[in-house]
Amino acid sequence: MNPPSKPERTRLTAEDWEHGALEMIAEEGVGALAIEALARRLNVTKGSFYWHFRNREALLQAALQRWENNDETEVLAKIEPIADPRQRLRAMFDFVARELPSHRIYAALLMALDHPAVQTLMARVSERRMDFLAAAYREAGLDAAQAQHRSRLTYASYVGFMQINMTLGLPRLSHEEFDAYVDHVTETLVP
Amino acid sequence: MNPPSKPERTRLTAEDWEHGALEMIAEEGVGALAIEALARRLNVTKGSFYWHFRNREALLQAALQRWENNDETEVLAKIEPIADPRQRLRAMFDFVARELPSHRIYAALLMALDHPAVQTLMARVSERRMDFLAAAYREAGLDAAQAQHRSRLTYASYVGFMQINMTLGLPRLSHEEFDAYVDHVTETLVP
DNA sequence: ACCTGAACACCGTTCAAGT
DNA sequence: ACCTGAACACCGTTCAAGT
Repeated sequence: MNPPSKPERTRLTAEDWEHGALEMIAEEGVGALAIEALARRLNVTKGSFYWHFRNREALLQAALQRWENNDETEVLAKIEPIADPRQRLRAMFDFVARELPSHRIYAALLMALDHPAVQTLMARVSERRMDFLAAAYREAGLDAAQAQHRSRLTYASYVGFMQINMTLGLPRLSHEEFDAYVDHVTETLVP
Repeated sequence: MNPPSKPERTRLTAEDWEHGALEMIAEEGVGALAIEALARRLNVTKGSFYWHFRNREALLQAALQRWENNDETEVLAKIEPIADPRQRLRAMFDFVARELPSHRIYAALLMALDHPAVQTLMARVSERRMDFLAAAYREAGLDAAQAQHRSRLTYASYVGFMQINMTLGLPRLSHEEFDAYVDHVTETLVP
């Protein structure tokens, strides 16, 4: 939908602002999303922002909604059809290591859970991911209660690993260490 | 003569500001720590803040340092001497369920990892907790590499569980569900 | 339909002046 | 040694006026 226009065009749509917001979030986190800085980036004055959105919160929500609809469902579409839970768990962890924009946003959102709008979104995302993990564990032979617990543990270990791995100052895993760790997780968690 | 109806004393120390900061963080999160609001709470003007601290960042760091020195080491002192790793893991998870101020701060910090000062602190905290988990797993018979992986997985599941459990909109576990979950985690992770 | 530019409120920060 | 009160900068928000 991007018209082949000059980079310094000054006529924008709400979608342009949302894309810009997601870029800022991916690069510098949710806290760095500022209307004035974003307006500078888009070569307009901050006043024009308010023709498109009621306020900063509305932009954040619209941007997060766009991310959930596009990137997030795209990721799920890739992982969900994997029938074997061992392969599925590995696919989830593998995604963490990749530097795709979608994961940078996911990581940024995990670090900004003190924003109510982020919490609401992440509640949906977490529930969805745990649900299909639980389904996989049932296919793999666990009963309903065990599958529920195991999916919670799996998703928690996934979220927690991202937190640990993305915390500055903590040594990041090498490629070999990461593979060995994922092997260990798979052997420990997958029946 | 003393004016009798003045509500609180108006002579403060740096420590008073740090305690007030930790209260605000526990109640409303790191993002809600504002000098003006805190000054109102302490019945002084915001100008006086700058006699005690260079800026907001310095207050945040001093408050976090105080938390690490007091509450955090206190928690560790309770958990660290538990020899049996099964009991130790359970103790860690049990702490999550309690509503002590220290845990509210720990949870608030987990939700504000986009602040560099918080990241630096949490890197230390994570490393310390993983180190003594790894020691416990070695005592329990795992080799060094396995103990390292297992401690990472254990701490990740602990951090991730807090995240999931504290996300608004997600159904919180009942007391029975929590116990059953901790049983499941213990059986799955502890050799 | 979208943008500018001036205005205002809020909060972090500075500083001279108070006790 | 600690605080006040006025000032300024920055950013979110509003709005009348521009194209």
